[in-house]
Amino acid sequence: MLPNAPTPEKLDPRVKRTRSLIRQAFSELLAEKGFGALSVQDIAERAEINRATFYAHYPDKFALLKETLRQAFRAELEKRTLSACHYSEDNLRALIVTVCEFIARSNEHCKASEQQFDSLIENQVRRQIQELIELWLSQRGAAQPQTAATAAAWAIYGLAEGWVRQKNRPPVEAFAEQVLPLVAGNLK
Amino acid sequence: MLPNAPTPEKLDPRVKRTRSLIRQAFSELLAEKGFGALSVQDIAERAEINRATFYAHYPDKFALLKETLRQAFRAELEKRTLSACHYSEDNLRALIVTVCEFIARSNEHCKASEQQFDSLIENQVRRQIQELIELWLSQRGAAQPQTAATAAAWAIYGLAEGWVRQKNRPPVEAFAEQVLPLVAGNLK
DNA sequence: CGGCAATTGTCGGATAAACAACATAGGAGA
DNA sequence: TCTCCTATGTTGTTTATCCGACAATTGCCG
Repeated sequence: MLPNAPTPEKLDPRVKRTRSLIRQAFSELLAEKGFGALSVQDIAERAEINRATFYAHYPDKFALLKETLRQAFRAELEKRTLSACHYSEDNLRALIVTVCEFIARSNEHCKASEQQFDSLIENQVRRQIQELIELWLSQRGAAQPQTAATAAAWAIYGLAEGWVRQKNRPPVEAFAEQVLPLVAGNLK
Repeated sequence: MLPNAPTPEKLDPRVKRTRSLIRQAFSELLAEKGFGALSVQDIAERAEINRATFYAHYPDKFALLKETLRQAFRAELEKRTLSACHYSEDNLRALIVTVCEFIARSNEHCKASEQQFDSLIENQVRRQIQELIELWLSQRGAAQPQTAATAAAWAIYGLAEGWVRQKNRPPVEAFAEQVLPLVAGNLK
């Protein structure tokens, strides 16, 4: 498992409700207007909560986007059981595929590509790739897991973004297979 | 319009949420277990609210059922724009049809026919029929609207229930047409 | 019959959410 | 430029909900 915030299973039902309403409203508005055009007011109105309540849970809309992205990406990883695994070439290949599809889907899902949005998703996703690879490496007792993980994470994200930008993309699996050695070499 | 509780349009969003959750949980449980087998505990758990909160809104599950039935029947009336109309034979016929279908649908919708449930639905529905007919009669300036309305309401409900009990029911419209004179005679 | 488990209403105290108000900042248009 | 309008964070107060507990009731099983 990824290092998890020790979520207390028994949470006040009021905060569960509020968070759920906020997330729901946020994802709706994200699809409708895009991230830049959407205000905290909008979220509060749509979720039918008080605006002050929003600030009791998130410092601003950027923090909400961060959390949303983290959770979505983590869910994607866990769906493919990547977070519990040790390092292997197969897992690395699967990770690359996951990142490619996640970025592609985020770009469809959100309205238009926006500066704020793009840099934020980059940071969050790259950070998580790095955490995962660090975990893999430290499980093997590798020396200097941080530097190797940093390089690999940046490389993977950059490659994935490049793939997404292409006009006529090759199939994800083929692309992943192609770039695999570029990343795997430094992790051996 | 029927005499309406002057619902303040701006209601605390918390109570809107809570009531909505309670109603939702209640109707689910009603369909699953029936009214008799369902406890306040069940409702609170399903709705994910505290049991004490339920009692802040309803004295017991019977009150909740009453409100639910009133609202459902009123909605049915308003859908057919019966509540805003004056008296006429057409409206009376439509009222009879409405009652028949409402009782029939309630019996399907709820699990098994139960004593508590049946007497409660009878009371609530009959009371509303009576209110509506009283309104019709008083709008025409009729003398003694209460006694005539009482008789008509009981008659309509009894006839409708009889129709529902039949093994091979005739079409509702035919039945309504048939019994119409039994009721209309006293309202002229 | 007697316990035993579950449900019921109700209470007091703790806490999240609502609400109204405020100062601030930024954008649109005269 | 100035004005108007809207969004932003933040605060203090009030209110609805949560939570744990309690005695009383009910129904069921041995």
